[in-house]
Amino acid sequence: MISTLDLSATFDDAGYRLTDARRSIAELIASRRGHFTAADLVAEARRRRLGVGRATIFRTLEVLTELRAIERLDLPNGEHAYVACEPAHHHHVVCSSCGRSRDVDDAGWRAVVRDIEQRTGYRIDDHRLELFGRCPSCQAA
Amino acid sequence: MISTLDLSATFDDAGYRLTDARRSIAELIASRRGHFTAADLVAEARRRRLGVGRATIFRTLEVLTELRAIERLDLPNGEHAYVACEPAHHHHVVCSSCGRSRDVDDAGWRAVVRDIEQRTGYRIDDHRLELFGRCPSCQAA
DNA sequence: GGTGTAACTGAGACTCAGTATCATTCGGAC
DNA sequence: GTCCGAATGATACTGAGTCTCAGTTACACC
Repeated sequence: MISTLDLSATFDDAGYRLTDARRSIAELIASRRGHFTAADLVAEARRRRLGVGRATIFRTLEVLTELRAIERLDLPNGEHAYVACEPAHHHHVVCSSCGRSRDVDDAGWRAVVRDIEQRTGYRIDDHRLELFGRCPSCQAA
Repeated sequence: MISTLDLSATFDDAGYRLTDARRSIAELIASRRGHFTAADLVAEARRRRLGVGRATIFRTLEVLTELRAIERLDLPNGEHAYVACEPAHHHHVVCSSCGRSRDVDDAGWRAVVRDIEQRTGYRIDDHRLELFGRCPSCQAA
């Protein structure tokens, strides 16, 4: 679980200013389990009367994505969502009923990419991989 | 390469009406190599003065996606694009410089999914996998 | 070859995510 | 404290995609 402090430190470490708005947004993100959309944060910020503007939320999500403190997902319905995560390269399994997500490293997966490169002759330099399913506790319920 | 006739037949086979608008759109799609966006088709339809409305293009893309005659991609820049393809389950390698794409079957990949299921306990029932790179001819150029 | 009807259509209004602009504020180096 | 560029909120804008609705048309049935 990523904390408000981790996220705040992310700004500082990267030479970005640590502002009230950014602290508030870090807190909103840290208090989420599972993925969230920009619209979620906007609504939540308004509900809590944090006085953080819509544009600022978009800008901050952009910065955090760039710093790899969060990652952007494309949900099957076409919506864009974000998840807080560790900066190493990995993928996410997202629970389609509770929205919680888990990181998965890319062991095994790299071999598949190499195989595809060999079979197609393409040089693959980027990919998007997202997995959707039901987490253990939702299966039990 | 998918033909106008194949696409038109897709409507017929599925019990959808074969209209002028749909034939025109099928032709636009068949004449594309590589991926295309809804906006591309709208612009092309207008250029060729086909008299096909914007809403109809969106609706038709939706129907074709549902019938699996085309597939929707999320490009790395967040744009939505489509590629014509065979209806079997598979994935795409998209060339980031010319846009052309190739189908890749999911051999090898299924094993990785099973492995992830075992390690995480999630039951995976959907995924999104897109590969981006450079095709052999763009590498040569 | 009619005809009836539900599927389909284009036009245009609408929604909503995301971006751009700009005057104002503020963090933090000095 | 002072200063300055980075960051901010408000607001206007853009552009993808959806909705509505009156008019049109494919096609099953005669």
